[in-house]
Amino acid sequence: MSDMLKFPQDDTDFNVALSMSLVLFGFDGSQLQLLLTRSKREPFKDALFLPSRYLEAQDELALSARSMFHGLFGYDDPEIIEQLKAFGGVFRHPFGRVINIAFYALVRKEDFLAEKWEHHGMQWSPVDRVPDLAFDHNEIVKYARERLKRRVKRRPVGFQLLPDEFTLGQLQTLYEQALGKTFDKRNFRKKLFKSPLLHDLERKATGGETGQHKGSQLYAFERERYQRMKNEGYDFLF
Amino acid sequence: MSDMLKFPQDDTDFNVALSMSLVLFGFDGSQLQLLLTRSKREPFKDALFLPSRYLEAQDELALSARSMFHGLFGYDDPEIIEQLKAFGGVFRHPFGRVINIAFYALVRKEDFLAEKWEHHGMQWSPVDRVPDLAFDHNEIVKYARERLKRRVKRRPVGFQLLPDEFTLGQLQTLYEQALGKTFDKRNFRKKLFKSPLLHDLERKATGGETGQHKGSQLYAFERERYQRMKNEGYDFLF
DNA sequence: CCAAAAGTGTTACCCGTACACCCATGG
DNA sequence: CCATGGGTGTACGGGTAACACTTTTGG
Repeated sequence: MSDMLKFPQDDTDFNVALSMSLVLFGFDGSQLQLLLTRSKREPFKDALFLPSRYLEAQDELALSARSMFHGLFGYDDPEIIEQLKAFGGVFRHPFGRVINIAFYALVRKEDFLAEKWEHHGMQWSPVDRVPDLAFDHNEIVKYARERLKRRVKRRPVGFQLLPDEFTLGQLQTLYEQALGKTFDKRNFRKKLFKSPLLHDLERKATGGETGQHKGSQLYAFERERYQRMKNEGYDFLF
Repeated sequence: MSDMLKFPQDDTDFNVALSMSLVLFGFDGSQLQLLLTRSKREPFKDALFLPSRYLEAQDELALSARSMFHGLFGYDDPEIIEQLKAFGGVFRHPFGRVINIAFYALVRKEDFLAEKWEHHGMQWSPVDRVPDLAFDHNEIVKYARERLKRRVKRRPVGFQLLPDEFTLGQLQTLYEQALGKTFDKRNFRKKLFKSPLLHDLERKATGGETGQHKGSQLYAFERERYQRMKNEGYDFLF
């Protein structure tokens, strides 16, 4: 019971290191993907793992995540990044305990600053074929995929994962990948047209560019409208 | 970009302290409540806050939460306690950075070891009248209430919050408190009887003991049945 | 005796689901 | 010309939501 009252008494109580990892989901039109990087040092030399950083004691958690995100994508936004939870207890550094706080974000693959990062071993990997990762990062990825499933049901995640113009086929594939099941085309469309968030661009893609045959209708998300509606209490539900 | 690769270089990088807080929800038959304790020292002397502890570097996060829980309730169970997330950046101790990792659990108020703890300033407080708390604990409580809302929809939380025998009125009040809305009595009952988890004890409470007038039917949850069904993929949905 | 909560069924509507065929085009 | 994905409507069933009155008993 006295431990309820225990406070750090001196600086020997400040002996834990913090790290932060980003789980970044992207979508290439047919597959959900995950950004991974390659470790250059022991104890996991050459293993893949999530983009990660050790934090200084003064680093704000969310700000550190945003700044790392900015480095990778060239922009950032407080709404994009969300904390998952703290992971502890698996990897211990020779100098002591490390707590990893994981964040997640949904991004557009094409925003990734590939030229800048690819030669550092950064690469996209399909989420259903994620290899063994260093540390406990497979566990983090698993947790993040569950979170994504829940978010897909309650937020229009297409906003974040798809380019400005997209087809309903791509949108459906995205939902199928994220939730791990397939949907009936007609029902899927009906469902999404119930919410007034899809703007018909009244233009068709020529088939070739999206790998289709018959060119398909292009849509955009009504970003501002969604923001306004959200402020008025609108609740997206897939 | 080099910060992507930064590892702790020596023990001066291990300079963060960890703390852990529990958000414990209970229910007294008519109100959702929260367990709070009173700070005995600066910088928040006499303020209320969540039961909390500083962690040693070697403490496992989940095990520490369980052990504190055990101290308060005399039992514990890995399934009860769930991590919320890490909260950082608000309170900084004179000696350095403190990261607080919050956990939450749903408990039966009557299991609380009141005799042991009440004279330490521990007390239940109705969730809709939580006072200003020390540190960033109001933020943690807010986050925990959102989590509870989601859990109520997907898990039979009555299991954890109600005593072995309870009435449908109590159960409904619990759902109304947790979700912040009211329900039609008949629809509520239909909905809950769809799942086979309520066992009719074929006994009525005498009105007086539960503060009612007309005595009402007593029910129990089918614990084992729920466990079995869950293993077979059953998904509770309110 | 009255205030307070218990208990009980029916109806209307909405939403989710199942289901099959023709069309346009790239190769 | 054919393989591939695009595009379209209907019917059924289940679930949710709205709704009002009688019963019991504590005080």
